[in-house]
Amino acid sequence: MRYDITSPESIEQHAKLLIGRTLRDILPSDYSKYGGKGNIGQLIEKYHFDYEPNSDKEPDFSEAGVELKVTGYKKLKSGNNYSAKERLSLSIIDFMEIVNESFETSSFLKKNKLLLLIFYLYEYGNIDNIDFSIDFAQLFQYPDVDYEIIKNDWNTIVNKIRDGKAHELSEGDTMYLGAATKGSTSEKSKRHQPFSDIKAPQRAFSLKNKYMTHILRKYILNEKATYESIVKSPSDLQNTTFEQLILNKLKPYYGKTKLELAQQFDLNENAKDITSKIAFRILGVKTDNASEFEKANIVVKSIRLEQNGTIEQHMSFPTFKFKELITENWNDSTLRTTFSETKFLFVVYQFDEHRNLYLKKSFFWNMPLSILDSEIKNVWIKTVNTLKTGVILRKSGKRTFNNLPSPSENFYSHVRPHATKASYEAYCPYADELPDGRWMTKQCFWLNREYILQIINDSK
DNA sequence: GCATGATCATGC
DNA sequence: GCATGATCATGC
Repeated sequence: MRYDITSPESIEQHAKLLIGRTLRDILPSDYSKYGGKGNIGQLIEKYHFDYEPNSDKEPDFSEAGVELKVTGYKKLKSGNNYSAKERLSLSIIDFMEIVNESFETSSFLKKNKLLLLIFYLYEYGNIDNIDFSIDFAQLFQYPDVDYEIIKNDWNTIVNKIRDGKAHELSEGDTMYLGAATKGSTSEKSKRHQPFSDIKAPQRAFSLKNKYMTHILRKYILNEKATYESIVKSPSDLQNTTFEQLILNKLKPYYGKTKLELAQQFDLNENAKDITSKIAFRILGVKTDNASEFEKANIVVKSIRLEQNGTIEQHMSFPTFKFKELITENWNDSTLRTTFSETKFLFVVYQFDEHRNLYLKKSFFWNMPLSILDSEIKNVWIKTVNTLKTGVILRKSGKRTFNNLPSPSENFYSHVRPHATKASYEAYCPYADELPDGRWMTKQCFWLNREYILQIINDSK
């Protein structure tokens, strides 16, 4: 052996010999029998470490307790920033066994406690994955506050399985450690779970995409943190979860008006994102987002209730490009990814009799997969089909009506214009080109106010 | 009066 | 200059 299999540092040093090379450089000419997606790690184990790949419950380098992970990062289209290419898949969740485990002695922790991360630069286009440049190799252990959050995540996932809800697991349930679908989602590859007769899709623990981007930027590229952290010490999470900690910090401010809160935190009441600014100041963070929210893909959304308890406005999401939307598949569509991987912190304000907005309540929410993969999917499919067959535009006075899914035909979601100005002019920045060459005001998916209201009323 | 198309205004 | 959270207002 050219390295000491009992020493993490020696294994790391040996991995660093890969930096600046490609996989092709180290492969013999008959490598092709190992070709295919996801096998870069196995190839590195076999040809660089002279180690026969295994799928044990033990870490890859069991004597050193090191799990080898090879993963991609990519350059973002805008600017000089890099992000993780995808989530990092760790071990498969054994629904039947895991309900008897506890985190500290879990098979997950045993295998994935100490990671050796090897990053290659993913490039778009028709490039063979053995030709990507291997740029970094580094040992990684979860920092102490992150460890507490990952422990919480593990417990959230396992408790859901204990409740007989393995089939309802969603990445949006947790912060850094997710239960990602793994392999085919077809009916026949579904698995049994211990406390329900419903079969559930196979899932694997994974470090979520945003958390991997954080690891890349902070520990690999050594970039300075953009946002302050809410949790300063792991002991803050000793007897509570992150979510509970956040809600407990917000609670004392319920009943205060937006104006009072803006003044208390010395903020301009008319600032565009005043409600989210107020929330972060309450949480003790002076930046416009919190490190934990960025890492966990938690988004603050404010809702205003009228005095009578109704909501006047629907909730908007980013605009989509017509010609891009029709090329997507539902399962990896932008819309599905948004709702399956984002957790929302809803901050609810309500008007009182003097038309003052006061803070009423706050809670975390992520969309249940059962709704995402039925109702929201239907709206998405109808949108795609309407775009493909040709949107029907009907001009009436100053307005142009269309036949995309409207709020009245689905309880949960609809499609509506969202731009600075309405425009049906070619190349106008407020318009987007339809598949048939016409142009139409930019549109986005909205969540219906009635659904939002139901979520609020169902929340604790 | 409501449904849904249109627009405002801040901030990057 | 545009995206986006917030809000307005026309047409049925």
